[in-house]
Amino acid sequence: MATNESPKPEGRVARRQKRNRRALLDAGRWIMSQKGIDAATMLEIAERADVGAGTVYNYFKSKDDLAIAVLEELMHELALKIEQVTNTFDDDAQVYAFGIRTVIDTATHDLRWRQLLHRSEVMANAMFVQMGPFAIRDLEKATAAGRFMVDDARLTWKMATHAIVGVALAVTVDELPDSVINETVVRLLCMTGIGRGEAIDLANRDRPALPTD
Amino acid sequence: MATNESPKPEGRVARRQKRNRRALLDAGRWIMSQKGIDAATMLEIAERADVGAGTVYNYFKSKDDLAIAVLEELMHELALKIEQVTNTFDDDAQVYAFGIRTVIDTATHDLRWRQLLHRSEVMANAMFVQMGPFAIRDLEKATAAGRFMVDDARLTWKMATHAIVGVALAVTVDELPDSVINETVVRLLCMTGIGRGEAIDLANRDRPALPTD
DNA sequence: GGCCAAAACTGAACGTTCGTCAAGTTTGAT
DNA sequence: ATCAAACTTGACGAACGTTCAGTTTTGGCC
Repeated sequence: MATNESPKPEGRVARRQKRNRRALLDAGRWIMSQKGIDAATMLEIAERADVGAGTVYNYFKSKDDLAIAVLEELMHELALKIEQVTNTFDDDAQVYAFGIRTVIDTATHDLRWRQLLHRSEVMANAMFVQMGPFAIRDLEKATAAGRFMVDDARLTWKMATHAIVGVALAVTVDELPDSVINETVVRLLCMTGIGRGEAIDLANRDRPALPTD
Repeated sequence: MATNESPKPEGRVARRQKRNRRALLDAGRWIMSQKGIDAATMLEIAERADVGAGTVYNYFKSKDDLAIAVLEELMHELALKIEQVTNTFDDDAQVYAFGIRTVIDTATHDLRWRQLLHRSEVMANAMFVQMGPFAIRDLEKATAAGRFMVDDARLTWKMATHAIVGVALAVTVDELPDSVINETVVRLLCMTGIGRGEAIDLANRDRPALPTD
């Protein structure tokens, strides 16, 4: 009685590949969060994932490629969590405000993010790509609703991601105090063409908590 | 008739050191501009500066230290050129606008800058440090004059530097079209709390040319 | 001018790391 | 049971940043 449950029960190879890829991403995230992207070595990551050194390159073209995948996954997870909270908001401007606030908070306070900020352009790009679909949609909706005045949402989001990473990095190395975070949110909101008064108001609204891990 | 012109005529060592440092900075700038900071090798730079490989480390602690020095010098030069033009302006807001416009233009159009953008955080930091004294002064003066509404000029400038580098990088890799530059200036001006209308007006004023090299 | 200690320079060598590859193993269809 | 294709492995090559023991240069002092 040959297999019949599902059309193609997915071979052992596919399962092992999934395991390996997962293990590599987890190992990469762990070690890169621990010592930074540059200081993490491929051998170390391979060992933690319990695969041979060469195997990594079956799954990722290069070390940078792995780093990008790790960061994009991190961003994607946070994006989903944010989406889960904000999809009940009725003010689109507030959705955007909550999003950027949460990202900055996470980047500065979550220990697992700190080391990753030192490769700013990779970090910002992962943020741009993974959160972009949400952020750009919010910027456009809020503009359509007359709350924001954004001509090019992609550009505005590009600028925001780099600014966020820059500030987060400065805060984690104690170049700027924690207290700048609120003002950062205000400034990013100002960037949307909303007035400063509105921006301050928006930045100071009560915020629901994120779902925990 | 011993030397008497100046108190200490400055020995040969000091002169050679100046030459070497200069040669290293020039070589570093040339090669890093050509192939990017990461792809430039210390040996290559040492050879172009006509010193032994080990000598570089008498002048710079590490490759990164050299890269930082190169970028900071580049920024400093541009800052002086900008200052030279804007010190005749009477609207402080316009001084700031001219400054950021010029930096973005240079970063995107000057071939010698393009490769350097890929180390965003180093670039942004050099910009922050070297142009900060001018930019922060302008932000504060314009705020005092009632043109801008900036609470923390250091923070605003920090955000601006990272945003500028991010956009410039995106433009050089053709992720964004050249045409976003004007809108970038507008958005950075919006960030100062000035209204969107004012920002657009400010961004579109006629600009004098920079002094050429 | 000759001498010498200190400072600077040199380039070969070191240690580390990324990425490759030939050889070995696993898989699943026949 | 057989076998080709696909995957894994870990030793290895190449490249690079940095170090250091040996050499040269410098400038104050007899």
